[in-house]
Amino acid sequence: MALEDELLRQRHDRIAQIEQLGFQPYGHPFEYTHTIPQLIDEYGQRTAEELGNAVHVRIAGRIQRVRRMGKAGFLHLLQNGKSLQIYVKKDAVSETAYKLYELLDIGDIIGVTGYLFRTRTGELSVHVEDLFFLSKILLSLPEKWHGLEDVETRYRQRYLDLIANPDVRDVFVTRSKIIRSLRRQLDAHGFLEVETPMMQPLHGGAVARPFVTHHNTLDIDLYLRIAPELYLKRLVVGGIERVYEINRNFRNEGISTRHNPEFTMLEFYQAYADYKSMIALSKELLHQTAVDATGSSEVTFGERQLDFAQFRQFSMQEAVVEFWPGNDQPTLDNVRDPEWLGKHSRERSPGLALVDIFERHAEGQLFEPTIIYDFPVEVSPLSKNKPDQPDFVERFEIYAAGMEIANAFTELNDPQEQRRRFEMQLSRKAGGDEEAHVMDEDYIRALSYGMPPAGGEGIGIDRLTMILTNSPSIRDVILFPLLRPEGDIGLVQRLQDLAP
RNA sequence: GGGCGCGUAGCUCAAUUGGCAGAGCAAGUGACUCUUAAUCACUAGGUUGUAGGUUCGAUUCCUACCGCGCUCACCA
Repeated sequence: MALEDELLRQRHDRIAQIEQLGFQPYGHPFEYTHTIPQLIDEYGQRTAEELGNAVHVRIAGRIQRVRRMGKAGFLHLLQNGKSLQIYVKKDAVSETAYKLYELLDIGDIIGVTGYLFRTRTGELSVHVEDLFFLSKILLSLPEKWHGLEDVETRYRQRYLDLIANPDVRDVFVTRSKIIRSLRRQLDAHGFLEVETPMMQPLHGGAVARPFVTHHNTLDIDLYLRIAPELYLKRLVVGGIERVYEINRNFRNEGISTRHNPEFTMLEFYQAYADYKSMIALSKELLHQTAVDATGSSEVTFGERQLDFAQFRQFSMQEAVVEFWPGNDQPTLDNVRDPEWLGKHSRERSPGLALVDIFERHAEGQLFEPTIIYDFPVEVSPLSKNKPDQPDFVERFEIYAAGMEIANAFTELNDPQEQRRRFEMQLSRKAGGDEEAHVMDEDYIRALSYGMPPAGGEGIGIDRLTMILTNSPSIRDVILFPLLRPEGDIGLVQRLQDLAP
């Protein structure tokens, strides 16, 4: 018999033994006086004299480590990312409780009552007076001091990662703080949180390939949204002047350390504002979020530091000059010259060429938080033109740690111009650009009722979380990143073989 | 999709030019009533990702496939 089957059988057999002792193998509610983190907070600094064997507690957790010595033993219980030692002594518990103790496996979930004390080496511990069985482990946990290293298993079985690698929990705690901070700040600024469709008859608001699904009753294809933008702006038309949504977007593109097919985006819109208002608001939001999530505006990413209290700022043209990698550094006049642009990029138009050159040469170097503003109109079908430079729009992106983390603009609210932009996109689609924007006549209709001038912005929550948790891959900040299905696991058959 | 790399016991890792697949943890048995990587003794545990090929002999070399990672492309 394979070892794993042997282990499974041993543990499965213990279920009957646990039942014979009068316990349920998959128990019942268990009221505790403290969680383990609470208990450590409250009593972690108390001396043995202060505890005086008089503090009685009732706690629960998963058995993390076991050291048995004859008629006594020490176990560590893990709960909410913290562990606490308990001491079980034959003399100190009932015969039944001691028999239960002898049956325990690493990974079982138990409850205990007892009093707090300090061991000879000074570790805060619970001197157990009674034991309760709450849930049986059948499979083996990862090894105790290397933890779980195999990245595939870490992503597929995140629960094991969370049990074996305490730092992983902290990443997701920080992620939650980031989202909470952004919500709190936007709420304080009078923004209303809403939910708009994830399944859309037209995919708009961004340039990306969509996922397609089908609704049977209506017999129509629907797209998983690539962005909520056009719905949120319909709400601005409807008078919800400050509106935001934090939710998933879906893009049917490549997967990488910076891309997951579903990712979380904050989008917010503010009426009577423009991209300059959005720059000011972004700086404030990101600074405060970094402080709320990490305690400081300065964070370490990889080997380097970045500070969300300080943003550099360049137009896209300036950035190409500033971050040019070679010796033949261009001048600002070069970057404005269609001929020079054409020489340095194979893109069709000067605007597309500028973006291409920027992305190839400058983007990856933007490590400190940096605002890049004034984008070519060709890549910005929903942004308002610059009044003095109609080939450019009032748009900016924020880069940090070499990644784009935000995209914002003055919203285009002229329905005629929006119609022309969509038509421009349609001609690109006809030219073979699969990702070009589609015509959304219903959105044109909404704009035709009049949308107040507005600024809007999207912030990529996953990437922001990467930076604020010093995570090199987006998969480290998404609990269950998309992987290929792994196929037959074989456990169902093995459990069937064990069943009575 | 392209390129590079990885896949050995439940977990973490070894295995010399191609020559008997090993260790620690986890598990079982025994000893041990303040240990904390507990300790000590003994025991068990493997279709080396899958399928082929080369060879007297393959974890090792070759091919294809599966899965994962990095990277390029795409993209945020």
